[in-house]
Amino acid sequence: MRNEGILSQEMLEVPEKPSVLSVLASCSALNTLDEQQREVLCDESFMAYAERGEMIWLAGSTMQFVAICGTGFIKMTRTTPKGSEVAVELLGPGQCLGLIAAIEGRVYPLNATAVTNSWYLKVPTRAIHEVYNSNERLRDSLLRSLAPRLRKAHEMMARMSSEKIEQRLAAVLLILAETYATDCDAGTVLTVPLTRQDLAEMAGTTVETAIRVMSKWQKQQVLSTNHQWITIRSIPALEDLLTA
Amino acid sequence: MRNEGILSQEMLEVPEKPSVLSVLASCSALNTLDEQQREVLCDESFMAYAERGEMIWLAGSTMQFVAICGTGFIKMTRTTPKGSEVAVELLGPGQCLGLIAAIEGRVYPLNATAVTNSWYLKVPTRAIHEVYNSNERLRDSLLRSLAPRLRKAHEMMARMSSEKIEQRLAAVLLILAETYATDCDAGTVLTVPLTRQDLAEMAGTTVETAIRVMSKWQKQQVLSTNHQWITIRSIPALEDLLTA
DNA sequence: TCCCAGCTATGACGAGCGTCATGTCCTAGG
DNA sequence: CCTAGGACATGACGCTCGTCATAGCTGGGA
Repeated sequence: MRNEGILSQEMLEVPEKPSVLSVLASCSALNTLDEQQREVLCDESFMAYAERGEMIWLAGSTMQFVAICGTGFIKMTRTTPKGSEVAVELLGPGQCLGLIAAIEGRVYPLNATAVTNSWYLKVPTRAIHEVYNSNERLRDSLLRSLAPRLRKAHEMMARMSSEKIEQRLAAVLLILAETYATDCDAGTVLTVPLTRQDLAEMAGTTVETAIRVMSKWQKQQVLSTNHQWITIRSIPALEDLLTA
Repeated sequence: MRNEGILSQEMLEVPEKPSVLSVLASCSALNTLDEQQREVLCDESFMAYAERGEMIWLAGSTMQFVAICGTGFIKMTRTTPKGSEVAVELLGPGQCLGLIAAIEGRVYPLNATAVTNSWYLKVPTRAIHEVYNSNERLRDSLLRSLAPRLRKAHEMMARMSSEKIEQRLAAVLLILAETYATDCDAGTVLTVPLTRQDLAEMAGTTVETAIRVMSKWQKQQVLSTNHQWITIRSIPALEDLLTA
């Protein structure tokens, strides 16, 4: 199938390396920086590359750098005492990683893994500190970028702890669709390629169960998949599954 | 049993009404306020009282007031699509509720219910805005009070979605013990009285299962309970249960 | 005084889902 | 061209835990 080839390729090829400045500008948490401050950060920062599956950050390591996602997607996971990984956040272009921990001077509590081939910007923690201490408005924008994350975390907590995995998976897909999707004639297609393993981690279940549920939904025409590319054929149908 | 009577009484009696100023001073998120700002808030705020089980805040209502816990404990819950309540946070004296939503001008997404008879301070949203806009350091302290909440939420998310309920309950008790406990000769006693229902909501399970697990642990001498008062006899034993 | 309401407790049953095992398809690499 | 590995798929089995039903206990109010 031709379409399949294109999509697979898209995932495997190395995306074009973005410029340091463009990544800085795309970061909403830093949108209150003025020209001069941006230059300061620009001079000390550099782009880094990670292949799909590559670990970018290890939980517990000291924050030498803050990372800002340039292209691609990065998942943040926690390792449970028993060894399985649970994804708590998915970052796309313009979102940053470890900023709060850096400001607080704490170690970062999550693992970061590239979900797709990704370029990301590494900004030294020291440079962040300088800017943070000299920019009052930055605190305001940081606060506003943190609040929705807390809300989403609370929402997911509630879902994870009470609902059956079919509901959880539906919730995960809908949340992903909100942020990372474009419409096409066949429905809503997620712009981030996710394996069943990725989905399982986000819904807090096993690969097998994730596969079973996804297969069932494909038979029911709720969605269709093409390897890691997921097209939701009917958003309302998925929403119905939330309360079923 | 005499001890039992004292503890039950303690829970039922109306706690002494604290002063507005003392509650403001106890709030760590507002610890950067200067004398004058505190007075502004003081003049416009007033104490309110809630009995055990009383709803203080309904999810989705507009933020006329921000609440600061004075005495007692308040649980923040989300209602799932199917109607069950899931507790996402437990607030004690000095912690505040709705501050971020108020600053952002959003509706508050959680229900707030008094777990014990509680006095809390109601601060008008408008007054909060004034102070927020005129105090740069407040943003910093708010940021620092928000960050640990996000971390805890991520931790709970990971636990809720991956672990068996026995582990979840152990985790809940240990987290509670970190924040709301004092040592006594019999072990570590939680300073907040919680019903099995409360525990179940926090662990994302049912009352019956919570009761079963708690009973089992009492038989195993891991902890002992006296109505809603829980004494952890062996913290290490509980910690072992986390990884079991 | 009696009854009711709320919390705790315990048993039976069955569905959901985690675990293990096996198999297919596709791509990469030698 | 053949093989190895990773993603997807499907079946069997058994434990966990949610659901329903029942009951004892205590404190408060009529």
